[in-house]
Amino acid sequence: MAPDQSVTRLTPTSYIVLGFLSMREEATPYDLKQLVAVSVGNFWSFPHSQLYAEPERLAAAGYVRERREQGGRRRRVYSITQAGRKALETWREEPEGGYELRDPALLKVFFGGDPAPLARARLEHARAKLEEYEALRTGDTGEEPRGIWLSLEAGIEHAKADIRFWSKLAAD
Amino acid sequence: MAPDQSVTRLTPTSYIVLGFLSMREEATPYDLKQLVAVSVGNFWSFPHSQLYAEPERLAAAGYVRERREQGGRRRRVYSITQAGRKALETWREEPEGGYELRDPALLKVFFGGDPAPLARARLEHARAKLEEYEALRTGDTGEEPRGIWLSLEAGIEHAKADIRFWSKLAAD
DNA sequence: CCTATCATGTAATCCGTTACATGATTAT
DNA sequence: ATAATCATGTAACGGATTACATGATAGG
Repeated sequence: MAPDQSVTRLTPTSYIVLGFLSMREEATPYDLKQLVAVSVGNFWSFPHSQLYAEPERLAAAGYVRERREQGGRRRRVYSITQAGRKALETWREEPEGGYELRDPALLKVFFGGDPAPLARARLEHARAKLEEYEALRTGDTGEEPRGIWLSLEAGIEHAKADIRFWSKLAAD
Repeated sequence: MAPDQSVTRLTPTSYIVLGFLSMREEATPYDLKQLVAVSVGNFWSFPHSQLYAEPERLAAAGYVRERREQGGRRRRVYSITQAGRKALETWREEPEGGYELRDPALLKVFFGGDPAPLARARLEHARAKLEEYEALRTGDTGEEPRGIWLSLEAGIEHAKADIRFWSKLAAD
């Protein structure tokens, strides 16, 4: 029987799962968690429980295939289907407008929070992130897909913007 | 009877409502919608229906007070309570770590989307936003609260970073 | 051998999104 | 008058978050 693709709207989370599955043969939810943590998780995060629920929904809709490990923990292992690849490609080429900067500290400043202390906490994070990103960048051997490194560049640009902004506020 | 503050965890949306209510005597959900649209909505958005549901929950928890307009449409009108102000202040002074950059176009690039066309669509938006922000900035007479203008500066810095990044990709 | 941390997963709750609906006002 | 847009709101559903739980592994 044909899988029911009408039940499930695809969300960004869906495409993150499909995206990673398109890059490898198979993956368990835990594998996905690891992948997300060191990559897109840096600018688009969600709890790991989603990585158990989401592939299940995608499987119900026919975008991924599920199998069980034999023996041991019998973990669920997912792989992308042809329909999944198709959905991913369609989404990928569709242009997008805006973006959002979800920064709780900025919200606090907006509503009257004292800038200097907020800025100091914020800067610490931002500087650490920037260092982390620049360390990652040195690992670019040109082997991995281009998009991964491009988005790293975006992260670096924004981290710098962030540091510029919060530095001004930290100065009192 | 004492309001039940245990039922309701406060989310960023809650604080946005509390924040605006703290700046004026009263507001209807529609007023809030207008306020959000021209300010925080630029970096932290959500559908207007939340601005009907959220004050209700806050009222149940005692953070805001609800009254009904007499005559006409009998709209709901909200105002912040002392407990609400307290909650807002506590939140405001608590430092925050990171932030998120929720950019669907960047996700697409990460997962192999063709950069150039995505960049072109994206740049259009980013440039328009930057202009809008800079126009807004000229309206700073020093009357409104400081935080509003500070966060506008943040928006400008990030918009510029964004333009730098996507310009590189648009160049092919 | 004990304890801490990693690995792996499930369940319940609820916020946020989507969709719908209707009155008022303005433009043509 | 009619269409279009703004103003104002409600209902349902589902994805996301929170919380909990247990088995493996490594360090001391």
